[in-house]
Formats: sequence, structure tokens, C-alpha cells
Amino acid sequence: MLTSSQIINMLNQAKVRPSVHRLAVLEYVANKQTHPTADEVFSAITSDFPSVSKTTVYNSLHTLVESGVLRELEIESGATRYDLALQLPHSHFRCTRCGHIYDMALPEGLDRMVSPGFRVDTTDLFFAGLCTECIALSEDNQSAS
Amino acid sequence: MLTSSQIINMLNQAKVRPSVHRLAVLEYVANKQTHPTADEVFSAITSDFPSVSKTTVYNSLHTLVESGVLRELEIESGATRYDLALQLPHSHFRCTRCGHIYDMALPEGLDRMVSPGFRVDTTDLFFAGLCTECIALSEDNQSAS
DNA sequence: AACATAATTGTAATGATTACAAAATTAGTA
DNA sequence: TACTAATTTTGTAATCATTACAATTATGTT
Repeated sequence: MLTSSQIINMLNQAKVRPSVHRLAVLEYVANKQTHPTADEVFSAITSDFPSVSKTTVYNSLHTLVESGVLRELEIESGATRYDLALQLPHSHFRCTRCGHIYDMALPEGLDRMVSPGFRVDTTDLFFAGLCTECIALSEDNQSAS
Repeated sequence: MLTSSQIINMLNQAKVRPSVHRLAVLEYVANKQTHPTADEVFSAITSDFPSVSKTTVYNSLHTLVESGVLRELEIESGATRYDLALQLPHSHFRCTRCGHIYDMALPEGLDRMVSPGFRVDTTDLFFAGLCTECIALSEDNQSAS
């Protein structure tokens, strides 16, 4: 859980002016575990900032991605998700049943899979399947039927 | 390079009826190295089949994904890409400058990164960066400026 | 040939994202 | 404090990939 002043520090370090809405956007993405979409960010901060527009949310997210504070996750079609860039590298697991996205470990040295002469800037490892809870649920359903 | 009869065999094995348009869609995706988008498939086969509709291309791609012949790649936002599923597992590298997508190696045992109790159905490893050619081009530009 | 099923089509709708220009806010400076 | 320029924010309209849907056409089987 990051405090507002920690969020402001992140913006300052990234040389992004900490406007009210940018602060709200980053605070939500940073503290929410769900790798939210632009629309989820918009809905969430609307309660605190009823005047915020969706375009501002997009503008803020783009600015934060360009300045290296956030990362875009193209983990599923339909909507881009956003994740804090400034944390330990990790992979992502998406449960195809409940839709939750979980952080997982990421092995070192994956870049070595890329042919020599290529320059790797970003590495994304995505898994999809069923999470523990949904496996339990589907077993319940089976025994009930 | 797969022949038409090989493509038909793939459809038969997947228990998908080899209609004319499905054949054209699969043949294009299978033989093209570029992991095309639905729109690219549509544009490409329009020259051979002027009457084909975009909906048919989407229908065909979805049918082929559901039957396990093709795989969807959510490698970048904006459009889903399609790849043959029936080949050695591999990762993908996207050049952020020229947009080309290259097949790369995929290490074994990546599933072990996922917490116990989760069931992994698909694994995707994506890299982004600069390919050899684009690195050479940008060096040329630098020395020229 | 006749019937049932599957494939194909065209159009309209949806939903995420972007373009754009005007209005509001902020920072730096006199 | 007031001025000016740059930045941020807003609202609306446009764009683009994808889907929904209902009508038409083609196919396989008796």
C-alpha cells in the first residue's frame, strides 16, 4: 500500500508533474492488485473526482507509460491493462474462468531465447488457465451434477 | 510451405469441414510467416475470393481457434494475431520499429513459475525490442546525422 | 430431388481508443 | 500580486477491431 507522498515521489522521479488526476490514476493502479483497464480506472476514481473525463484517464495513463512509471499488459484482447513498472520483474497468470490476474515468478535469463543481434527491451510471460479457487468450484459443480 | 492437401488434412483431423473459405483462411495463416491479423487475412484472400466477407474471415478464424488448429496472439494492442497451433512451441519477438514478428525459442518448464494448485492451459512468452535489421538502420541514421 | 444442417453474407451495433480544439489550471517571472 | 506561456483537462466526435443477427446460399445425406 503506497501513500500519496510515495506516489508523488514516483512522479517527481519520473519528471512528470503531479497533477491531481495523474496522482489519482497512479495511486489507483499502484495500490490495486488487479492490473486495471483504463475503464476500470475511470470508474474507480469517478467517485472521488466526479469531474474527471475518460480522455484525461487515457492521457494520464499514456504519460505514465511513456515516462516509465507504468507498463502496458496486452494479456487479453479487448482492453489494455496497466501495471506498475517499478517493481520486481514478474509474470502474469490469467484465470479464464474468473478473469483474475495473478502475479507469478519470472525466471532469469529469458532473453537468451532471442537470437543474437536482437535487442530486447521488454519481456512478457503470460499464463492462462484455472486458478485454485476456480478449480475447486468446478469440482463442486461436477459432484453436484 | 504447406500444400492444399496438407491443409485439408489438418482440417479433417480437427473435424472441421474444409469449406472453400476456411481453406483459404488457414492456408494463408499457415504459409505466411507474419502471424497476420484478421484484417490482413481478409485483404490477402480478397484477391483470390472477391466475394468473401470480413465476417466469414472472423467466423473461420474463430472456428479454427476453437478446434485447436490456430492460436490467438495478444502480442500488441489493436488487433489479435493468428498463428498455427500445430508446431513446436515457440516464443515471439516483436520489433517495435518495423513491426515484424519473429519466432524464437521457448524454454521448457516455464509452468513451474506458476503457484502450485493452478492449472496452466497456455503459455505465452513475448519479447519486444529492435531486430537486427532495424538496429543496423538506426546506426546508419546516427552516422548520417 | 428433398430435407436438415452448416456456411456465408451484409448490415448494423458495440466497445476501446484516439483526434481535436476549446477551456481551465499551473508555473515562472516581472 | 499580476502577466504570460505552457501544460493539463475536458467534451464531443471520429476511428477501428470485433461481434450480433437475420437472411441467403451451399453442402451432405436419405
